[in-house]
Amino acid sequence: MKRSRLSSFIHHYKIPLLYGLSLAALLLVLKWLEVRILLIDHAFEVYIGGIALLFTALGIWLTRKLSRPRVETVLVEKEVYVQGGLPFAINEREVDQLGISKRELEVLGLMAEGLSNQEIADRLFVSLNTVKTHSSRLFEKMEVRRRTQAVEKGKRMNIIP
Amino acid sequence: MKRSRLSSFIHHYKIPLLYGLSLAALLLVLKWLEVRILLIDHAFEVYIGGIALLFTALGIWLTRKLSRPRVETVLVEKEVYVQGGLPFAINEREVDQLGISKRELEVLGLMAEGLSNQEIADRLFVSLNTVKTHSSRLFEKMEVRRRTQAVEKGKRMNIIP
DNA sequence: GCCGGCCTCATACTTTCGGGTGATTTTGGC
DNA sequence: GCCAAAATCACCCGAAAGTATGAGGCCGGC
Repeated sequence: MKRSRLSSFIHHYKIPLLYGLSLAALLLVLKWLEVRILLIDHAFEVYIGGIALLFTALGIWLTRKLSRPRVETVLVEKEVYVQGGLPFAINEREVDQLGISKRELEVLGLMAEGLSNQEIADRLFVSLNTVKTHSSRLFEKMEVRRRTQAVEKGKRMNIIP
Repeated sequence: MKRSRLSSFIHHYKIPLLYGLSLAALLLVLKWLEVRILLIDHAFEVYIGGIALLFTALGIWLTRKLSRPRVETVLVEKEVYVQGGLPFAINEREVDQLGISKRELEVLGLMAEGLSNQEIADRLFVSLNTVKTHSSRLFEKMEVRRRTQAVEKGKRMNIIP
């Protein structure tokens, strides 16, 4: 029981533990080396350089070890052939799953045509600020940071032609 | 002449150079601190610890900056409605009728993926200014004034997927 | 060799975007 | 009628995009 708790503890915290142990070990080695470092006084910089390299390596190793691989979802497009050019049906499910409003969708559509915010504002008879607000919310909901990304994503999700 | 060679050199080796400079700077600081370290004798371990942390951080930073993120690919099937099944062939006629160069086309492609100029620069290993120049020329040749328009027009002309 | 096109980069400047905050008005449903 | 969501607008600020101009390096054709 205790063993399993312990091992589980070790398993969960092995990286920090390892790191701590490395530090401790290093300090021991330091203590031992202290004498000859003081003797060979000039070797100090080299020694520090060593430490630096060592820990840079450790940092690199840690990062590679810890960073979880980014999960990338690849859409395998299973093609469904259509005869008549079905005029494009928006994927309504996606739209209201993301909570995208009618106006926002409209703005996205005009964005996809390459219009600037000002032009969109003129087209919709609203102010530039309004368009900005809509696009901001849109980006937030679509989890993108630029209009180009929004357009790209929108097309892939079939919410714009 | 000399300037540009030098700056290109710097640009290509900026990471190693930065690293080297950091090391050099650190050593200077060390030299300066040496006295008080010897005085406050016991602070030595703390000091080493600091170095260790510093360079661990540096290692982490380096890794994140340099290493391509590992990706774990998840395949998701998705139905896509298509009319013709041809896999896309770029319309070369249009491209060189407009006088669009290889590099410019490359930039356009990355734009279409929603990348920012900076991201494109990183991807192509060139400077931000270069990407701006390319995109400017591209817009001129395509007779558009914004990247969104370029992408839209590019897709309609079949010069990008 | 030299010219032109392409690629590269820089500097300086203007415009457009996008984030954040706050506020008022419409509107649709209960 | 009331409430919540949507739509409208404003202001500020920083970041990104785009314009203009100049310049050096590289390569292929003449």
